[in-house]
Amino acid sequence: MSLQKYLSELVGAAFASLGLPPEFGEVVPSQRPELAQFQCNGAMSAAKQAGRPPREIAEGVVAYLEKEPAIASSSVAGPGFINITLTDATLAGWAGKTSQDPNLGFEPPQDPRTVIVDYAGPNVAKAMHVGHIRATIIGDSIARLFHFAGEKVIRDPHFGDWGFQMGLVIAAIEEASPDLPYFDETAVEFPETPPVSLEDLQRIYPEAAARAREDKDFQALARDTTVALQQGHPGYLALWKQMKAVSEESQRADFAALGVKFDLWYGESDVRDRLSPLVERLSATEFAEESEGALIVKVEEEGDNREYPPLILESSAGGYLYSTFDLATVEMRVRDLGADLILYVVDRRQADHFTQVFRVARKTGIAPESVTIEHIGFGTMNGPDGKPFRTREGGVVRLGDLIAMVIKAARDRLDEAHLAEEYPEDEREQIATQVGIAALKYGDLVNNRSSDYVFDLERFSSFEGKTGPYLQYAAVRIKSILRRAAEEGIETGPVLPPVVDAERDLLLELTQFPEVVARSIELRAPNHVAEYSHNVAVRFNRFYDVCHILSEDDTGRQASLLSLASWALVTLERLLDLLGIEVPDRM
RNA sequence: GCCCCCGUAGCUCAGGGGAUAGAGCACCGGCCUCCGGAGCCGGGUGCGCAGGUUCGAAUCCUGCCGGGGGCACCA
Repeated sequence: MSLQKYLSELVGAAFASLGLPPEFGEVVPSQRPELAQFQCNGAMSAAKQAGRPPREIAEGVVAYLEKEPAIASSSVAGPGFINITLTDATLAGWAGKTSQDPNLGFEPPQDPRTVIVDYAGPNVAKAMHVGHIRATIIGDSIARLFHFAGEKVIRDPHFGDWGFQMGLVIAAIEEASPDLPYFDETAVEFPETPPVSLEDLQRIYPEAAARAREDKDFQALARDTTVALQQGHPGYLALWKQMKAVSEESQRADFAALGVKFDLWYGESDVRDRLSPLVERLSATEFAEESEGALIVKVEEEGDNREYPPLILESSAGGYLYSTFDLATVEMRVRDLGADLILYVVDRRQADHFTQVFRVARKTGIAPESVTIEHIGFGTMNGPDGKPFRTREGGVVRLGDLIAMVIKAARDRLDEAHLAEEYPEDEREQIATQVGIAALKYGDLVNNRSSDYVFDLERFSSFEGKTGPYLQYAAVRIKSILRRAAEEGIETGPVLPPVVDAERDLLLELTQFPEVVARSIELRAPNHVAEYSHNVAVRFNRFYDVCHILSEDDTGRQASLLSLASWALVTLERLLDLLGIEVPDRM
């Protein structure tokens, strides 16, 4: 149990003693730390229902709380705020208990769900670029949060590998090099090495996409090529596999650099065998109809205040588009994976698409009512001008290049500041990598995910202030103390009642862990964990400044301070882990 | 045109009904007899505008202004 929950139950009992619902007893950390440690605002909410003045109710609650030995003082302030301060002995007791709990006070759910987190969404034929940072980092953090919370998490990158973009690229290659065996209808064997490199694909894809917008004939050709691929054209399929392998190689490298792992390695193409049966099944229902040569499902519902375009099951060319892939994927996740909750961590601009898919999945029974499906949208990444980010040359920054840049910046920082000079070279590289990645991830996760976002390389490679490296540094200092304490034979011991403010403040901060994690999960918002981890680090750094552990004469107090530091480290490392950030042993 | 999101300090951003709205950057000043200075301490006339709901609104509702985005065969 968390301290806040314990207190809420206590104050809830006080409300109950006045004949009021205990829910009014909810306790939160005080907004006025100079007045109290905790506060309860329930008396004001209860006043109307009880038909009594809020202060009178609050007085009654306080009178009850006065008898509680855990509470040092409670009082009524303003219109009816109940301010509560605990005894130092109570705080010490909670510190001892919570610091030993592997979940740090967080209570896992009784019935774990199967949660699919669909994130990153790399496309075949394109290397990942800055636009994929958010999808990858936020999705990874959300997956970590649910995993920590005790849910069964399945992470799936959901490659974009079976749609029109494949037909575009294949058609462009066929036009440029029609003599390649892939395009020979009679060929049965194909080269083992791909005819194009990733760089070629990077060039071909945008060119072909731009051309298809202008050139209707080429567009039609690309559509027919897509259909042929989807229907199993052997040459196209062979070429497709090779292109997929080429781009996955760079995507694997990017994911590895970011420390992001997946449980599945699926894409749209992994549900290709389900597409025809699914469309066939749906076309026999009342939901599907033909419109402008395509097979569609209307998605409008009563109460809509706007029009929605229909979901296209099958294009007029006879091919499948991403809505159909997504429907088939929902079906696969529900039937084969037993999903209870599916989270799509995808750019907010695709909100309408997910509304379409979710509505159709619901009404056709693909997603039964017992399954929750949510689009976790995030804001668009813009350049400093407020427009979608581009390099000076007008291109996009590749994710791999950005990662290299932040690691280089971290390395430069080490060199310039003459830090870690005595460490072996490979460890210095390792530290630069961990610090650079931490700066990148924290710089993203600390923002509210639904806000738009200015891409600023300087922020991503900043190592001072409210940054990932600041948090790492705090953790590393604790590790250093623990290491030295161990060398000197100093051991942790029971947490004693705090003596100075810096100590008490750190302790109180650490007790907030369960509520912060719960809020982050509930809102699918890692920025709450990011904010809180900064608060913890700030509290620790103040504590560090005031409470000198290794030179403490009183051995009992020394052991207690060391326990507090150790608890702070465990908490910080857990928080950073939830953000996907590693802590070096030294830096 | 319709719909969605955003507008908070010089800048980048937190804040999902509570008291006196917070961080970081930048700027100014202080802290190395002591566990790592990527640190600590001090310095702050800001919620786009106007109404409404509420005991209480940055937060919920309405309108307006400004910015971004979406509106069937791309993902």
